Amino acid sequence: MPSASPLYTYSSVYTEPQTPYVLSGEIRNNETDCIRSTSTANSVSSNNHNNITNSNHHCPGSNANLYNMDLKNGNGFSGTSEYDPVKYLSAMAEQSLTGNFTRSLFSSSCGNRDSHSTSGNMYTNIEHYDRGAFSSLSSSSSIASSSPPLSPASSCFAYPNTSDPGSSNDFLTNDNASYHVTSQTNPNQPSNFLRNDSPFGQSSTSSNQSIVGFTESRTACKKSYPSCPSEQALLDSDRLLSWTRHHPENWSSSDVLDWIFFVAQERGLDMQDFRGENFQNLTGAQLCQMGLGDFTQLEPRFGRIIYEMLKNLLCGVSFRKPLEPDQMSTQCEPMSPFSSSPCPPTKSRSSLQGYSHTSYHGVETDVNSNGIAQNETSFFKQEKCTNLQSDIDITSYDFDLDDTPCLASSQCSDQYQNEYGMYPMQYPPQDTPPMRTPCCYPTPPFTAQLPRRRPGRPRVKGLIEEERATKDKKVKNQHLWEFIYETLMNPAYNPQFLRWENQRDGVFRFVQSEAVAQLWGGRKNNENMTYEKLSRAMRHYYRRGILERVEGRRLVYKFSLKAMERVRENRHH
DNA sequence: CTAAGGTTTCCTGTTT
DNA sequence: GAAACAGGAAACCTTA
Repeated sequence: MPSASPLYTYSSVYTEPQTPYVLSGEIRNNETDCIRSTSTANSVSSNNHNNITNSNHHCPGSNANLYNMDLKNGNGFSGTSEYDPVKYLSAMAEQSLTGNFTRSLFSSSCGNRDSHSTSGNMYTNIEHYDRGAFSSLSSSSSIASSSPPLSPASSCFAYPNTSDPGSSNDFLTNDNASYHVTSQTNPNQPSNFLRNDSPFGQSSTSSNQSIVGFTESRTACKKSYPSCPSEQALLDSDRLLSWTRHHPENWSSSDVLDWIFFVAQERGLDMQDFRGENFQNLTGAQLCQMGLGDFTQLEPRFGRIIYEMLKNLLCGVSFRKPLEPDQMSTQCEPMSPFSSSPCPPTKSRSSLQGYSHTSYHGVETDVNSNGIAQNETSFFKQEKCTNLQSDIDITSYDFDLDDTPCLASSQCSDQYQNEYGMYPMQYPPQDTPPMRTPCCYPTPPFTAQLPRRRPGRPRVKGLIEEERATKDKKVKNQHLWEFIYETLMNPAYNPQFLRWENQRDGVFRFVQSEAVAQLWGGRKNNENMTYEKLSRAMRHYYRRGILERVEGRRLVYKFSLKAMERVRENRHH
C-alpha cells in the first residue's frame, strides 16, 4: 500500500525513520489519523532498535550512560530527594519563559555548585540535561501550556493539551497556565541509544558502553558531559521533528504544532506574543489549504511568517516515497554523495504512486493514491512557488555547505528585521566543514538547503574519501571562535548550551559552559577540556581582536566586528 | 627541521 | 567560599 506519508529527502545520510512518531500528546488525539498509522506501517518496523550499534562515532567524554544511570537513581534530578513532576514541569515552563531553572526546586547532584549565571539561579548542568531526558523518567510526559516551546533540541515543546482526560495530571502553576502531564509510559523505550537515522546524526551509543565517570578538576567537581545532548533528548527531539518526515499535507495536528513551534523557535519569534496554540486543531491538510488571511487571523503578528515558511517549505524540498529494501537495490543507482536521494526523482516518480514529489525548486507532480494529479489541490502549489527566493528563507543549519545551494535571501533580513524586530538566522561560514566528529553535531532533520546533485560524473570513491579526510582535518583544526559561532548557529545547542544575547552585535552567552567545553573537547579529541581552559583560549582572542570584552557580565562574550565580518565573508564565499 | 599560529595547561591573583 | 575572570608562561600540536 502506498504511503500516505512520503518522506522528505533531505539528506543522503538521513535514512528512513524507523520509529513511528509517538508524541506524548498522541493519547490526547484519538484522531489517530490514518496518516500516522500509515506512516507507522510504512516504517520498516516500529521501535526497531536494531540500528543500535556501538558506533564508531563515539563521543569522547560522552557520559550518556552515566547520565541515564543517574536518572534512574534519581541522582540526576535531586540526589536522594524525590522527583516531583509538577515542580519539575513548573520549572521547565519557567525555564522556557525565562531561560532559568529555579534552583530551589532541586538540590545539586554533584555536591558542588555549578552556577552559570550571576544570579545563581541557572540550574546545574547535569540537571539541565535532564530536561531532555525528562521524558524517559517521567514516562513521556508532555507539557501543555501556553508558554513558548523550548528548542526542538531541548525536546520540550509545550502547547495546550486539553483532550486527554485520562492518565494525566492537570495542574496549575503560579502563572495560572494550565499544565497537563501525561503518565503514559513506554517501557520499551531504551534509554541509551541513538538511531542512526536520528536527525542528530549518526552517532549511536549502546547501553553497555563504558561509563565515563566524573573527572576531578582542579577547581570544581567537573561533571562529565556528553559531547552531545543526551540520547534521550535526541530521541525526543527526533520525535518532535516527526513533521520532517511527512509531506505537510500529511501532517497530523501534532506535527502541525511541532512545526509551528519549530518555526517560532527558528525565526526567533517573540514568544510573549506568539499564539502558536491557535493552530492546535489543524491538520496538515487544513494548514495547506489556508491562505495568508487565515494565518494572520490565527496568529496576527507572526501569521505571515508562518504562512511564508510553509509556502517555502512546500517549495523547497523533495519528497520521495520510501522504498522497500528490494526496491532500493533494484531501482537505485549507486548512491552519489551529491544526490539527495538514493533514487533519482524521475525514477521514483514514474514508478511510485501515493506520494508527492516536489522538485527542489518547484512543484512538479503530485500523485495521489489513485494516480490522479493533484497539483492544484493546494494553493501553495498553484502559486508554483514563485516566491521561493522571496522575503523569507527557510532557515536551516547547513553543516555540509559544499553541496548545498544557498536559498538564503539577503532581502529577507531587513524586511523582517524591521517588521518583527528580529534578526534572521545567520548561517555558518560557507567554508565550515561538516560535522563528522564524534561529538555528533546534529544534522538537522530538515533543511530546505537540500544538496543538489552536482553536474557531471560523480567522483570516484578515492576522491570522496580524500575529501572527507580533508574535511575531518578541517573539523579537527577548526578554530575555537569558529566552533563557538557554529555552535551558536546550531539549534541543538542554542539556546541549550549557548545563546545569542544580541546576534546582530555578536554578543553571546554561555548557558552551560562546561557542556560547551566538553563539546569543544570532543571536537579536539580532548576529554580533559574544561570551561576554564576554553575560556583561557577565548581570552587570547581579546588581544587578537576576535573577541571583545563584555565588562561586568559573566559568561558573556562578544565577537568583534572583524570576526563577524570574517564569518559573513566566509559565508559569502 | 624549523618557525609560526593556535591553542592547552598550569598557575596566581582578582572580581563577582 | 566558589565560580568566573584575567593574564603570564610554557608546553604542545599542526601546518607551511
